[in-house]
Amino acid sequence: MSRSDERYNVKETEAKWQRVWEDQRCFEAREDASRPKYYVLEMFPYPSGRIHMGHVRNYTLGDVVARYKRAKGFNVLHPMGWDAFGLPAENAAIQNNVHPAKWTRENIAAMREQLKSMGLSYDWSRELATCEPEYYRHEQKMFLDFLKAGLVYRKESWVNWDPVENTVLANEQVIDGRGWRSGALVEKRLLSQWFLKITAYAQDLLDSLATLERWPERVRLMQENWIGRSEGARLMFDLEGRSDQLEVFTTRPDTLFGAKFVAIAANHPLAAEMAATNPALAEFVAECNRMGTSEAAIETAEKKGFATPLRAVHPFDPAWTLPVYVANFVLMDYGSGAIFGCPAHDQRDLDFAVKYGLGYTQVVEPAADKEAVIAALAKGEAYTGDGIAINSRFLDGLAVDAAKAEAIARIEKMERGNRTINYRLRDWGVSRQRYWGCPIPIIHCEACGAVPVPEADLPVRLPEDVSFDKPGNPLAHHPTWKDVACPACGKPARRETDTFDTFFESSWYFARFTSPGRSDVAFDKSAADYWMSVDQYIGGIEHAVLHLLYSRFFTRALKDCGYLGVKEPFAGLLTQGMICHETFKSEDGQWLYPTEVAHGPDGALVHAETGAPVTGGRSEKMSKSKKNVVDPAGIIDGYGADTARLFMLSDSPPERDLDWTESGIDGAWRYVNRLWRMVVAAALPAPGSAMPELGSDAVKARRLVHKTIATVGDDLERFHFNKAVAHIREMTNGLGELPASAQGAGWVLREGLETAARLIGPMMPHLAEELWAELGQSGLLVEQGWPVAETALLVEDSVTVAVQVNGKLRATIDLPKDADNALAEQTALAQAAVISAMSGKPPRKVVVVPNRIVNVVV
RNA sequence: GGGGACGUGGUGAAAUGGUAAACACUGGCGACUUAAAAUCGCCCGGCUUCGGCCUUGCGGGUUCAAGUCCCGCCGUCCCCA
Repeated sequence: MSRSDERYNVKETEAKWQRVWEDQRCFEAREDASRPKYYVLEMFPYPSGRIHMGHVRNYTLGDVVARYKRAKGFNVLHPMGWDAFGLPAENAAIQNNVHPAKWTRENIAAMREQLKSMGLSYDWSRELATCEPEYYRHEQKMFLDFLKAGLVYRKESWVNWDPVENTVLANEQVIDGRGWRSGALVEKRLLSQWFLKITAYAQDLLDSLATLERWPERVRLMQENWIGRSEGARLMFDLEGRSDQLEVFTTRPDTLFGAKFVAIAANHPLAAEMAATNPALAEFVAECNRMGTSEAAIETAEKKGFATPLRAVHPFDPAWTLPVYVANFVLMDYGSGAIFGCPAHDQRDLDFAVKYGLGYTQVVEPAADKEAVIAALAKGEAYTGDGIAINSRFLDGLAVDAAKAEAIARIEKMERGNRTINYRLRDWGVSRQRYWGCPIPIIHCEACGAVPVPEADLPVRLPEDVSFDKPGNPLAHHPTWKDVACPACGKPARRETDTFDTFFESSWYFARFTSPGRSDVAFDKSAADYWMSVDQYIGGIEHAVLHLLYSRFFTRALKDCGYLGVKEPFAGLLTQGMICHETFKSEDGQWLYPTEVAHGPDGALVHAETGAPVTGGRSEKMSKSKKNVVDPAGIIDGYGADTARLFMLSDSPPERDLDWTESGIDGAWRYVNRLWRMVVAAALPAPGSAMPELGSDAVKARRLVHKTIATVGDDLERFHFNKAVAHIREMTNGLGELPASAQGAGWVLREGLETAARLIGPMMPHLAEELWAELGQSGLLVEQGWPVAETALLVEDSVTVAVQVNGKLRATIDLPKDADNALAEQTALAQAAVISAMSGKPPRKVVVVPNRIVNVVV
């Protein structure tokens, strides 16, 4: 049997090279000031127990970058760990009676093996899991440092409370006002919670977005919107018959003379005060509290108000008073929780004014279409555009911007308020009434209040002897854990039973990776200063706002507390698209797994077992609920990691959604085998032999090889992985066409195949390593540098130039490279097709773009 | 309602303002085979009187030249509300 009849043994080969890389510790990183560093990081996974296709894509992308940069001579850090705290572990505990710690650790072990089967170039010696005290003890210390730095405070805050589960729900766990699991009507409750002062960095987080040049524009825009800076004024309204004042925030002080009412939030202190003696108002407030806490829920709800007996005095006219409403669309958390309504120039205010018969006065007039605005107002459409102030006394005649400035100047002069900047961004509430998270290192003492746990007593360990048979937080009903002496006065006190939001752990893990072995400190400052920032971060777009914004905030806070020297955690960001798959439904409308579907004799979709007809639906994001999932384990088992990796890279650019198709994975598999066969079947000269005289076919093939080196390098630099694959395939197609009889063919084929092995190295590392060995090379391919193109071979001596007549292609001509324009023009005009297209008319103008195109204008 | 992205063959896609559809997938035809699989070769945007003509969601514009830039629509998706 000749070697070309053998089959590529994926399983054996992939396992072999994974073992070699591990034995030789190829990917362990250490600081080395003599080489440029490159830190590539993929978003670490939640240990659900099995990897899914999204992971495969994410980690393949990261691995290509890591291996490519390694070959380019960078000192690469490429670590992996586990985002190991979170609710699913508690759900598993409740459903399957397994302890969250055990469940999590077993899942990690299973997923680690799956990741290892992908052949990823991780430095596994740096692996971490955030649920281990060795990790979370450091964030307890960070919290205490933040507390000292004035970045932490405690305040009463509204939460969604599930009265059946005795627990707090996130907004997305509230569905139509009910708990997602219990179905109970969700209540709003005030709980005392810990907050991190992210708003202290709002302006810097906003301004620095401009420096993140290697972030996708849309992510920067999303963060900008999220921070939501608005310029305006805070102003004080006197209240008729009362001594206190009402603070109002507005972005439109220029429309003050169009004010028709003042509205306050349902949970404004003034509303609470009045509700105490007014049952109808109390009922209205309660109704508002039953709505979701999200802004979207509030915005889509019908605008409702409750007229109070109060009247607010217009700041510019003591004789002018306005009714005060409690309104469901005013948010206590935004601005001061009170607004004035100018119906003519704000749609929401107009809707409200129409509903309650408050009228409107136009105070801004556009330069054109005056009548149109008046007509629109009559139809209930507010005018929010630019214009000139009218009906506004001393502001009359001023443009909107000038009127704003003048109004603020007057307010400041009267000491009734001032210019101010408001952010939509709120402080980060980090308290969670959950068990499987990092304990908040605080002790509550009746005498001393909230006392930080002394640093010597860290970590505050999560007790493992907990039970999940009662609803609510197991920490809160643990018999002894929370009983502790107050560190300040020594009297009996109790521990904080809340744990941190799990975004806490993921806000600094990237820094921990720089020196994960340290137990005394979170990370070594010099190591962090060497490796940080992450040069390339890769993950899903779903983290565009929260995780990335919290990490940016955390890094700033850590910097200010002396932990490290940079303020931006991620210098480059790549957000990958989702993995989609066709959906299938049976006749009775049930979703079917792709493995349950087959093609019938006539090609129609049928159920694999019953043969019943199946309907194919559009391709959608892979999800368990629609069953359109493909398990990576099965793919890797059947086709190997390299095939799966190649497919992930070849068809679509990384930021776009990727359609998983069975035929696509087959195509990748065929290419893997084709490359392998090309190498084992080739009759080649010995490695390193001198280049013989080459015939023209061999020279052409060799040019292709070197051009491919150049373009693939360029493609990888720009993360155009699909193009890199296409260019490599083009090269191997070209090598396949080189006749064996061509002069010097064997030598060029060897150079080409060696190049192919090296270029596919980052994408299909096992196959590359195998081909490299098969080609008789000693040493590992992973230790080879990136190939360098011979520049002399990149320049062609002749070029094909297109000839257009009036912009339409009429001919192509071959010209020497960099031929002068006169020759190009002359040759172009002599073409028969060009002459006939000109139909006897003289050229009016001839545009010559050297080496590209000649355009004859007649 | 505001902001943004995108729209190219049957499909995934490619194209510094300069020869639209590279590279693949699917499909078709053929070779090898007793046969199938695998593999290899050829074809594959539309129309055509075989000269060509048309074609990048629709309509305008800028330019010698527009898939690419500008304006206006339509559609899809995302973010914010």
